[in-house]
Amino acid sequence: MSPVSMSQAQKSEYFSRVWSLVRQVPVGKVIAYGQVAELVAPPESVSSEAYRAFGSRWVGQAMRGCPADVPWQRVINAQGKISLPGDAGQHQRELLEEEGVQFNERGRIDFKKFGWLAELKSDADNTPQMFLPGIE
DNA sequence: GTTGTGACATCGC
DNA sequence: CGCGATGCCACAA
Repeated sequence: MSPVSMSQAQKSEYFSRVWSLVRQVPVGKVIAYGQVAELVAPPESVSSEAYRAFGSRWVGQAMRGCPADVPWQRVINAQGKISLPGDAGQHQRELLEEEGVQFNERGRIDFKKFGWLAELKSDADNTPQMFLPGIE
């Protein structure tokens, strides 16, 4: 019963969930903003339609203010490309290449080889238990 | 309080 | 494959 701005706390929790999920992306693997948005549970105040339309952008906003221990570089867009423009994008590509991620000649990353979800999907025997939204 | 923009995704051309 | 419009949320100026 605290009718004060609880949505603020919900947003904070949402950001924490995004960061927790991104932290679990292994080295050499990448994930798309939309995939992150689909895996983490949206705030209750937000309808699923609204989240479907803008969830990926909120993930980007969470990345903009993420802590230093979050591997923000492993989050890319659905096209397999770097969304961060300019110098920062160059830096992101360098970091990913250092982790073993290979880029296409068009500057794209193959999700079938470096996509984290594709890895889990391909390895069904591993019983992927960590991609549930119930992360605390 | 209004306006503009966004570390996105999808569809149409 | 590239470019533009749409979605109709959250945040900053």
